[in-house]
Amino acid sequence: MSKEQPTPTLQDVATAAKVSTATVSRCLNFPDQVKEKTRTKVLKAIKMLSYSPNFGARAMASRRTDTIGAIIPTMGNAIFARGLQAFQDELHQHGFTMLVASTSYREDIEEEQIRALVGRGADALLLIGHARSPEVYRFLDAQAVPALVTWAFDASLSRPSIGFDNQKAMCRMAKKVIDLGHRNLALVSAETILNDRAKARQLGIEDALVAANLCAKTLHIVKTTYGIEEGATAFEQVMKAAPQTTAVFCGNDVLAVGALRKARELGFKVPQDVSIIGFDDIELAEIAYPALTTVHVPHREMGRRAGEALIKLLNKGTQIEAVELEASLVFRDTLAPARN
Amino acid sequence: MSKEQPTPTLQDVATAAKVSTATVSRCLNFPDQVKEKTRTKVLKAIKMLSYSPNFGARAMASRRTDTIGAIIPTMGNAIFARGLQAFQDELHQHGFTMLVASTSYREDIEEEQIRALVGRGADALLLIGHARSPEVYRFLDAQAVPALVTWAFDASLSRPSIGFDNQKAMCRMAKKVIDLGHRNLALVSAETILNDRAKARQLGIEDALVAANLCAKTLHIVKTTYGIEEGATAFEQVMKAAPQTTAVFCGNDVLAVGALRKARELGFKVPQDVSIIGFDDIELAEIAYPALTTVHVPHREMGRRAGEALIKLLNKGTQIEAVELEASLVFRDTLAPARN
DNA sequence: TAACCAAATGCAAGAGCTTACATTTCTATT
DNA sequence: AATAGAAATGTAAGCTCTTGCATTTGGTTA
Repeated sequence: MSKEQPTPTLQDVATAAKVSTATVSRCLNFPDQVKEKTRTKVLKAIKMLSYSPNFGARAMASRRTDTIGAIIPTMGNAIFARGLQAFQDELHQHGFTMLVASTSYREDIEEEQIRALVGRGADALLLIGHARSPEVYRFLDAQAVPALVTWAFDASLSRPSIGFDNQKAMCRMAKKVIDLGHRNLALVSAETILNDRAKARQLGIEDALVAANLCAKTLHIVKTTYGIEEGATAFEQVMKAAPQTTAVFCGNDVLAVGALRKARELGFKVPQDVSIIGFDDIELAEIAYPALTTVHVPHREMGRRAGEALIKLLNKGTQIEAVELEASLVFRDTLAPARN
Repeated sequence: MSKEQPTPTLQDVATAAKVSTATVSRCLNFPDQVKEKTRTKVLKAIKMLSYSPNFGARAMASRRTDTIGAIIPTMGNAIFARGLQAFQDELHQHGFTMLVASTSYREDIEEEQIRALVGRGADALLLIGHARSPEVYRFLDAQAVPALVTWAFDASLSRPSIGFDNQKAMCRMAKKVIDLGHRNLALVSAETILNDRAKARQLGIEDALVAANLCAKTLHIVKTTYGIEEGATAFEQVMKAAPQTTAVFCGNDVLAVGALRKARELGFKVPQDVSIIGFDDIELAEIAYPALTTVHVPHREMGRRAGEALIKLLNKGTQIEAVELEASLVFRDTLAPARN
């Protein structure tokens, strides 16, 4: 409850500049439709009054907001933050504003945030991953708000996505690992129920196992939440429950770095005793010691392309074209042949 | 230009439920003013139509938005992202929504974003650092939008801030360094013109120098932009231009980690040959090898307190009370006595 | 049963902007 | 100097809600 003295309005500016509200509006939105002299006059009035257009009113009158919403699991994870920064840069260049919301990986919060952003007039939405209830998609359709899924790619779905195939990428990595003689694999993963990326990564390893005529069941899985500490704890659990493990995959680099630390603390030599494999390729991976072998996620590219696609859709109606990007394998120092 | 089939409005819901728009509105905002039976009817209509209230219209009619804007330099820096997450959590708990914008450390963009958020109806703003043109503050006053500065603390300013004293903190660290016998100090810093935190950190070192009867001019300064690579390059420049340097301060941990890597590459032993000191204490600092000595910034605490203060201000009119938090020194493995 | 009161609902006036259309002011042409 | 046509500006309706006030409903009480 602030705002005692009333905020200046378009009308106030018009009065001060002795023109009509229409002229002021045009001055703001289509400057070259207005004569130089008038414009100067109006701008002076605007400055004098510290006027700022009311977004709500503008949105209502013009029926568009030039705003795109982005909903990510958490800003705490650098990889999302970075991707968003790229997305935002792209939007900003084209005069769009980004609205961010985070869900803490909770489905109910995601739904709430989707509604909030749509209600706020987001012209379109950027979403992470495909997994969400059909009702949400129905809502989006009813509101005619286009949504673009990123961070995942699945050609079989009708919703367009710009991302990479988590399963395929992880499978490629797992094949390499198996080629190096590893037979006892483990995975430290996030909960897979609401996280299709995590699920896909798990399936990727299992695919590789099967392709090598091994049993997918042999993959020892420990579920945990996000965090270095959590990764460390999970690693300890893995080695306690399945001591014969020679390669530990982690759902992301943060978990992997935690695992790495714990490995050292427990006296395991990495990679001689155990190999540790991350996913994401954030700075941490490069800085960790030994430097982490991981899967590189093209987060900037995804952010940029997603921005581009959405802008084209909104400005020109160009349908979004699904794009599959490549997630490359980055071999550093935490992967070595299995000890015999 | 999407939205062909029109979005359902309050009026549509009212019609479908055979009540007036007022009743629907009350159903949404003051459910207990409306009879159970009516409410059920209305809610059903809402669900059926996938109705979602139009934020702009609501804001305009009710003259409040329950929205707080936050403007940070970049989401690419984990420290801001984390602080923001804490801020957002606090807001969310009290039914407020956070709007984020980033400036890429550019003053013009910051001003634009401030206007954008205010225009969007932000009831209040969270800003990083004090340094900005008086005109911006005038604008904020004219719009009667309260702004809270964080990430910095300066009791001498009339604007309230919740943060820590960058200068004092860095000075304490620099004193320790000087106590360890270092006499040739260097600083790898961000541009200080628009970044009062960076400036304050520099001044802190100079204060320590002066306090030790050394000349502040001896501090060798290299300016650079944010990034690991940038830190690496800057470190090389420092050692080329001032080879006698035994302690390199870095404006933040990311630069420090870059410097650390380059030091290793150039054959310097850290900390035996050179000490390297960071600032922020993000995960990277702990994971780096050797683990980074740095200044711990209480980012979560700042975020949470800032949220709390702003909510109190908006809900109850309680004036914001400036709070000085402590930034503690974290001694890890990159600081050692100067070699003689 | 009439009269009263609280609770529930409806009516309609804005809130600040954009934009189609109408009007006025220039500029260029004859 | 008269006038067509373009450029600049003005008028006013409409975008979707909230809310003060008016009206209706329904239960109590005398």
